[in-house]
Amino acid sequence: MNTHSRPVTLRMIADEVAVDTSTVSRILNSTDLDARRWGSVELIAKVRLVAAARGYRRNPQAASLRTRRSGLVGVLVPRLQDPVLATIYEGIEESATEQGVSTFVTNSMDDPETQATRTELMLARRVDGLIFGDARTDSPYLDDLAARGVTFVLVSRHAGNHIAVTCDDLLGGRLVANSLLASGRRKIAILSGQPYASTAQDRATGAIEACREAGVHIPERNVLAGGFDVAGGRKAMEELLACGERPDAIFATNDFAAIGAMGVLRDRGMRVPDDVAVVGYNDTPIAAELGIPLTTVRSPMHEMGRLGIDLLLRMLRGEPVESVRLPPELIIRGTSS
Amino acid sequence: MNTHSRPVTLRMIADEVAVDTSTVSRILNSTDLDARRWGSVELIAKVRLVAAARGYRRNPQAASLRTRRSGLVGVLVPRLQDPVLATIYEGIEESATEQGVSTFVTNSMDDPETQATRTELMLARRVDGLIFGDARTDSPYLDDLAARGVTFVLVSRHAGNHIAVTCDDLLGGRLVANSLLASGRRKIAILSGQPYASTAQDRATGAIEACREAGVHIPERNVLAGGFDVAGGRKAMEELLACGERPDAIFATNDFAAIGAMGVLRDRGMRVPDDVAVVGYNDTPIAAELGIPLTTVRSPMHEMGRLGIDLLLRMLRGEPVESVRLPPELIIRGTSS
DNA sequence: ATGCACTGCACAAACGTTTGTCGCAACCTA
DNA sequence: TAGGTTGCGACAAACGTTTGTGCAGTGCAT
Repeated sequence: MNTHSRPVTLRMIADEVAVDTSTVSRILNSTDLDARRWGSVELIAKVRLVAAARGYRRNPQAASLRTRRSGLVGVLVPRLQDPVLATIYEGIEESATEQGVSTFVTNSMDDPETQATRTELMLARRVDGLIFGDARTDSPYLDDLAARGVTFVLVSRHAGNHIAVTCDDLLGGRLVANSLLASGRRKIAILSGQPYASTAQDRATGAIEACREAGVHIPERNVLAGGFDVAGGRKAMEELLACGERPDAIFATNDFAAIGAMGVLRDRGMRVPDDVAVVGYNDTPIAAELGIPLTTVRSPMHEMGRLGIDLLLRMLRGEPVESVRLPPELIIRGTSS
Repeated sequence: MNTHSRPVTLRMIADEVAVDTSTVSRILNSTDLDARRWGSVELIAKVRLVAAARGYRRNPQAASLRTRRSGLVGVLVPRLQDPVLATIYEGIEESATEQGVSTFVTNSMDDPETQATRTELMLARRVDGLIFGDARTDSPYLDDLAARGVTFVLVSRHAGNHIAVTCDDLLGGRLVANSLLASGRRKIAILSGQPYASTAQDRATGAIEACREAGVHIPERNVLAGGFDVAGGRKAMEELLACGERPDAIFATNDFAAIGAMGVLRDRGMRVPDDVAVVGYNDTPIAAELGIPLTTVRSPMHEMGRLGIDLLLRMLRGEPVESVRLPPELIIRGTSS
């Protein structure tokens, strides 16, 4: 009950049981059965008892100094404020704590320089490995990192042939296009997000391919780059309309971009879905609750996070791993009926 | 360029400069001027040079083993998926990295038991202090923690008289109520969120007080508890309508609850804002982009995060600190015109 | 000439773990 | 009975820092 008593150490409990700290360490670090190699049954019981009674918690920094493993992993995301990445991170953090490792997360703002400095900061913290949710297809940074022997996995986006956990965005795009085509839409425009993000590009590419296979051509000028947020969708949509285009369907590769686009459509008096259908991506919780519920593609964000950290930990254990691609699911709602 | 060379240590650079590690440590840990106490000008320059050339990064776990300070702070939030908390955390993390400390964040799901176990996990990681974004007014847990000598600050919500950084939610509630009253609304209902969250309660209380001062009574049955998300707002709204109430204004103490409520209103054919005005809270980025732009109260989330960690670090340095209450700002938009 | 304060560094002891190695019984096998 | 194995545990050396103390040499005043 002492307000500022120093933490209990191995030494204290070793003294109390009258054995060496090494013995206590071994006993506390192995399972009941395995511990029999290191002490008699009574000793094991007594050590465990005293440790629990004194409230022993091993000092992680002392341990990692010795073991050269920190039990820490760094996570980089473009922006945690983005609910998509926040959800992925929740999955990462959840599985990480279950497995006894801790995670640092930080924003890179999708800026290559920030990404590099933040990564170095993580490495300076002696993380065992990294998870990138902000991989760029246009940067060799990850290749350099791999060459340096740093262990990492990618989530959400893929790049190069680094280990990655992604949603099958190519398929997601195809699902959207096929659905729009089936409902008679022909003049499809795509708000495709950042050009360096594989998510955006794959979704757009999938849609374009599906259209082409159905004999529908999507002209270049109808594929707009923009951000993955409301403002980005708004901007891209304005740009599109400014060119004089009058599409009958909008595929935004992100729910928030879709919301931004719908804001512009409302301002211009264009009705959804009568004049123009709108489809998003990710099935964010609000998608279903909008004035007109949003048609979207559900991607397994939470699971991607869990799988990401699981893969990383397996790599750190030296096990062989392979990239994972999870299936998307089209959810048809009011904006494309 | 060695793929797996071991990190550079003090020892290595000490050997190269032919001085003791202690000297190197002192030089590297002080500013140029201050370092003069520990070595000649030439030595300081040489040490700095070699350290930079070899890419020396101090080992944080070795340092904290010695100093008994980890440079780590733990952050607990109800749910990171909630953009409000995500934004607050961004503020925390931003200022923390600027000041050279690292943060762990984890979800408590607003569950007292999870909150306690996660806190213990953080303490086992030897964090120097904690930030709680999930304080409950109905739990003595934080008092116990304070009694144990743990350093922490609260953000977003306050509880007891622990140091906290909050928005003036009482005032925020009053602003909303006065605005609704000014536009002629009289039958005001409040979706007040979790009863144990000071944010929800203060916002509701502020509104109720302002109404009473204006001679308008809000009956108990028009104040509904619910979650801070879309589903919670939807549920509370359905509950309200099920009681036969027909309010002409809804004050949801959270933007997402407001969106959920508007979903229900739409289903019932009630028009916003003609039949019923809707006001949210927090001014989330989507608020401005909804089918009908949402009237809301802007709360300084990012700044609350920054101030929270700043206060904590000051406390850890032994400086005296006081709670901070930041002003809200009413943003009137389409849902209450 | 003696004392004293600086300057500029070295020495060494921690901090709390983990882990390779060794010792010493008792027990089995031949 | 000799030699080998097994069970139970101690010893000690790290891991990379930080920090209290010591100690020469120099300059200055006494």
